[in-house]
Amino acid sequence: MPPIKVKNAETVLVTKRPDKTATVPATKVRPLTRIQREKQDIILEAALEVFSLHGFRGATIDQIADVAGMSKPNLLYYFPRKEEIHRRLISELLVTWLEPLREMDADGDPFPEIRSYIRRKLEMARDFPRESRLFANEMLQGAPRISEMIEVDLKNLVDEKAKVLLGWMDEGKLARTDPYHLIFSIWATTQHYADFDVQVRAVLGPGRGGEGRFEDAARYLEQLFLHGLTPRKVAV
Amino acid sequence: MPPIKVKNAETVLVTKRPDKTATVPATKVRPLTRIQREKQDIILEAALEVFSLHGFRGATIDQIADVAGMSKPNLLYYFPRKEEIHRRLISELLVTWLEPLREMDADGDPFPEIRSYIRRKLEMARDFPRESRLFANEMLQGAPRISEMIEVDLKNLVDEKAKVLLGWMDEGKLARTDPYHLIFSIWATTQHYADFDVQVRAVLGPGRGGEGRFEDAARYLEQLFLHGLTPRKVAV
DNA sequence: AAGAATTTTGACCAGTTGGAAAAATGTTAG
DNA sequence: CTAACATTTTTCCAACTGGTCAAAATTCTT
Repeated sequence: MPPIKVKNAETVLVTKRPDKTATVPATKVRPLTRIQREKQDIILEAALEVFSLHGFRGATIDQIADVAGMSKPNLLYYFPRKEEIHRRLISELLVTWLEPLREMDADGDPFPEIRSYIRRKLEMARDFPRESRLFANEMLQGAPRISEMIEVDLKNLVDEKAKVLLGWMDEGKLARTDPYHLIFSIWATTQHYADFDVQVRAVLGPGRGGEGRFEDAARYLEQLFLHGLTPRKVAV
Repeated sequence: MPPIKVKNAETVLVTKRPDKTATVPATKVRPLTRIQREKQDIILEAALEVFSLHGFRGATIDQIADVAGMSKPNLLYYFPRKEEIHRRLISELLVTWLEPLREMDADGDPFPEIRSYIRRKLEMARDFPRESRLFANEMLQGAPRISEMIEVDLKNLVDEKAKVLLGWMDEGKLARTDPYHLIFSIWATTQHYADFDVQVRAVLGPGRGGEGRFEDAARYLEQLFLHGLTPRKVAV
């Protein structure tokens, strides 16, 4: 048997060798070097920028390499396939993305909980719009690369939180309504400010389209989810 | 002066000659032939399918031609550039897309009007999901090809309808709140069912993810926009 | 300081992409 | 029926795409 040729690039990528049988024993996985950690971060950051703007198919490795400030082959040394970068990005994203929902506490009271959930989602739309768009892009395309994640992890989490909401409804602390669509409406209204940012800015115009729009949105959404649009005090 | 060579392909496309000065006098625009009308429709339908799934950059002329059941050069005979197809699609879309908002009547009462606006938007999400996704794709990418449309046509319409909402608020018929964000929230919640369809289905699961989801959504949204989530009757 | 390992580069490749040109085929008004 | 026009097919191309590979340059370890 010839000596096994081990190029480091192959040990770096834990997820390498998509179909061929692994020639490198699993134990051989070296810890990442400093440069590897740094460069991977730079690449992921650049990829986020490009993928979130053009979607998977529309993004090119050249563009990503360009934004990352390195040559294409150099980039491919760290992530041997385009899909690898995307996969990493999405799976890291999904964890942090669902964090706010995870924090919704069954032992708390519904309105503080829901209110702070909305706030946090809105903050994420403001601070991480590219992540939101990356996710939206994937959804628009039918989530071909993450169907399993949403069918299992996401579904389980939502099922769990729907039960929490139902519990509150049973206690009479929350209007009886569909908990799933309730969650959808929070997602939709908050992520809208990241995904449709251009539209929001354009419609609000230069005057009201500044950073204040997130505060306005927070105030409005609080009112909507708490009381709806029925007038409470009658005008004098 | 040599005789002006007029290939029909050039008269068909009214929007041809992007930069060069027009060599064909405007009067020379022939009416479309039967075949031209038919084939253009087929192409636009196919393009909608492909663009809405992959975005502008991710879609290829080959794919569109394939779905349309014709060869690429044949397709290019009708729309000499990829962008041309996209432009047509988007501008036709925007008109019908905003129709429901246009119908919101200042002389009506707010709740029937808003209620039926939500219903109509939800029906569009159900019946024309590809159109919704095409639009969403364009927004995600920063609306590079339609910035003018949203900054002028869309903005004007929303400004007008925001005034209508403000009028209702002044009359005490509607809770005083931000009319722009109110409109955004209707867009977001309804279009969500088209744009994030995969997610919605996955989360609802096979049982509740069927066509009934739109009725459930309508009921939920009605409740949300009318009364919010505050419980009205206290549980016995 | 030297040898080993890692990182970067440049040249290259096969497949795809948007599109052009011209020849071949269809359609239709007179 | 036929000339003029409309449509379709065939062939082709240059630029771009994801990705490979060996060699050169750099960094790390001792």
